[in-house]
Amino acid sequence: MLPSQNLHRAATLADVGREAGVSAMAASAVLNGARTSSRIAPETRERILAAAAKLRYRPNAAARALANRRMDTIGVAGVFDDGGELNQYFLEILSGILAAAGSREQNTTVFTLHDWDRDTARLHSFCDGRIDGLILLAPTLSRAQGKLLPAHTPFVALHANTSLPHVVNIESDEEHGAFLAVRALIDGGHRRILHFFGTRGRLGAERRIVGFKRALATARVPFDDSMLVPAGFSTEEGRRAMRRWLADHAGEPLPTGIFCVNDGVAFGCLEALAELGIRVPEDVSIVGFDDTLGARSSVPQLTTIRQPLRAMGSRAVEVLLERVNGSNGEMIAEDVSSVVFPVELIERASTAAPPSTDRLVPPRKQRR
Amino acid sequence: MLPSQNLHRAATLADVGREAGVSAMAASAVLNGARTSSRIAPETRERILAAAAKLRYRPNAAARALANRRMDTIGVAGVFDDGGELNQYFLEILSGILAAAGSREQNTTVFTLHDWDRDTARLHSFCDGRIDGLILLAPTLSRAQGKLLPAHTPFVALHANTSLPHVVNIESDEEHGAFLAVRALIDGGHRRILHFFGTRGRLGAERRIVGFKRALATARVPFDDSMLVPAGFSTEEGRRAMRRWLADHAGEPLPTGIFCVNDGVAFGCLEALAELGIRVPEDVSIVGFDDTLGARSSVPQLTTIRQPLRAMGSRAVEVLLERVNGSNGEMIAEDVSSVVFPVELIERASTAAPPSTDRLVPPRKQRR
DNA sequence: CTGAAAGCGCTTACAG
DNA sequence: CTGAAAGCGCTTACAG
Repeated sequence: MLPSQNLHRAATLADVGREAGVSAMAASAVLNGARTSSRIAPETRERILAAAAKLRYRPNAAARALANRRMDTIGVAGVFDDGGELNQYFLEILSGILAAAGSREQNTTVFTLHDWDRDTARLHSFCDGRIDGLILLAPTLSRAQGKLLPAHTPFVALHANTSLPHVVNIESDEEHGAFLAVRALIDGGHRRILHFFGTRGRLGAERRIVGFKRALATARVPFDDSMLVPAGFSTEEGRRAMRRWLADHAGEPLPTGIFCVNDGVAFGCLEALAELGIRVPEDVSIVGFDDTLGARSSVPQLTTIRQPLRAMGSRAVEVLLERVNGSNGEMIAEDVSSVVFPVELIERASTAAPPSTDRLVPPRKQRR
Repeated sequence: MLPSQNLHRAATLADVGREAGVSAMAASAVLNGARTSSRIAPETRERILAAAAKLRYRPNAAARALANRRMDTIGVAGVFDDGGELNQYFLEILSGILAAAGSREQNTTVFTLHDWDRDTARLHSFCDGRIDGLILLAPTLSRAQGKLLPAHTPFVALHANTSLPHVVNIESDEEHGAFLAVRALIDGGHRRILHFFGTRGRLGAERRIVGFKRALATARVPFDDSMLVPAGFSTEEGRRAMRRWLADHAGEPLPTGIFCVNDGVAFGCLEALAELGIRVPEDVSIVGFDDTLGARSSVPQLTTIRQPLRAMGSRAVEVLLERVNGSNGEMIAEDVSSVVFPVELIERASTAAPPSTDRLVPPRKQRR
């Protein structure tokens, strides 16, 4: 049995000063001050350092934050626990945020929301001096709710669903991404193409639908509503949507290509197709969107549209810190511009030329 | 153009008190105090609440932390950015941590390490009053390094590689998990079984090797070293290990079953097998370990050993908070016991009975 | 080069 | 029921 880790209180600057025979202020200058440390005589400095080491001095971040009016911590708020693949998206952005924050010696605290609409109150409670600024991850707040955001906290949004007053939004060119995905299918010889789309009303879902239609129109491939299949954003929803479509179209020709609203839905499609023994890409080509980690480890590896999620996360930190540092009284416009990142087509093994003859939907489930 | 969000300083309790015509202390009792709030007259209370709303008062967490000697924040330190699948493992535990911390009104801040050995100094710098306690995620610190951990911060470890002084370790019964995995293969009729093992010297890897051997011994299946194939912990390493094994054994019989050290390695095996047209589970059965999210979305879905990662994360928070709350001077033993969670076999589509006739390793890559 | 003072915004005893 | 005082541990002017 050793004494409790917390039996004695932690050493303070005053303790260190006493031990070294100097004031707490001198200890502060040596141990925590950046520019003022030169003003301490070298031998005093040594004594202070030795005393700090002996007492295992650790600065108290709360006290420092209070004196500096600065926590050196940014917050990230998002719907983290949405079952499955949103996690992937979240994780990649989060790792970009963590990297950028870390390299600028900022900490990151993560706030989990269950629902943007219901948790606005909690959102307020995060902005209470423990963070210097907050990154909103894919918020679906209305503009009215945006106006109610706490006034003294700088915000940056990533993939915001609506433009929020005073909040810079960081996004990617999703419509162009959808266009690239569908054009790649068309260039590969595909004509019978489906789009498994996301949750209606969500900006990302709508933009991909627009890009899908534009690619068809540009190539003069006729569009009709039956090419639009409702899915959602999760693997589970993708799987169900594909199964349903197959059940509804037994005996009819398969599409030769499917553009999915995101990688998660694409994975669900892969599974549902595999259940019926339909081969990808020999029978059907599949394209996803996001280039999450899983896209490289699915079988077959997924052709997808890469959004630079990590870079977007890093950028969010940079923009936020600019605002935190520069917010000493200058004006911030209500309608700030967004930052739009480019997207890129990543061709992997889930796409190929369409089959030379029509493939029909198998009548019913075969054994696996 | 509207004024900057930070033009005016945020309202303090003194401001609220002034506005309501009472002291800051009264405002504190109403707005932040839990037990003392009854001591304020109802009408005073109303006035204070109204003033706080008008001024959009938000408590300053740093000041409160300083006064309370408590941040209401726990830290999580781990190697986050290890390329790929460790992220999955990390993410699931993290979501358990976030959920448990959130329900107890504790915040979570995430610290990323690149390497446990080199970043011990950074580890110290985290323990500086911004967190009340720290969860170490899969630390590979030596016991000597463990002794150097900051003395005034309570710690809990998850899957620690060695037992750290004063640190409760939360782990799962990995050896038994390995035993279950291999016994399931044996019970299914498999005899020619390989184990793709993890990084040598890592406790988790060693325990799985022990479980593998014990299952063979129990069933009187002879063991020899050629059944042990070095892989690692990542999908990339699993893919390379499988490819290498196949290249080295062209024309020889395939194993009928492979037990992989984790899901990531199993995914790599699936890919490398698919490249040669070897079917899972018809030709080879594959078992993973962890039951990460991807195990349900791989093709085929992966049979694996489930570790209750989320529950383990939640438990880590509970144990840590007990120590944070109870650390007012009682003793904590140097050698604390570990918490061991049970594991469970999850049978999915990557395992089946062995083929009736030997399958040989195809001589060379076929076209996909 | 070094120290005494005041203050960051909150809370906890202690008086009234 | 309410307020004046002291303190949490640090930092930033200001004197010497």
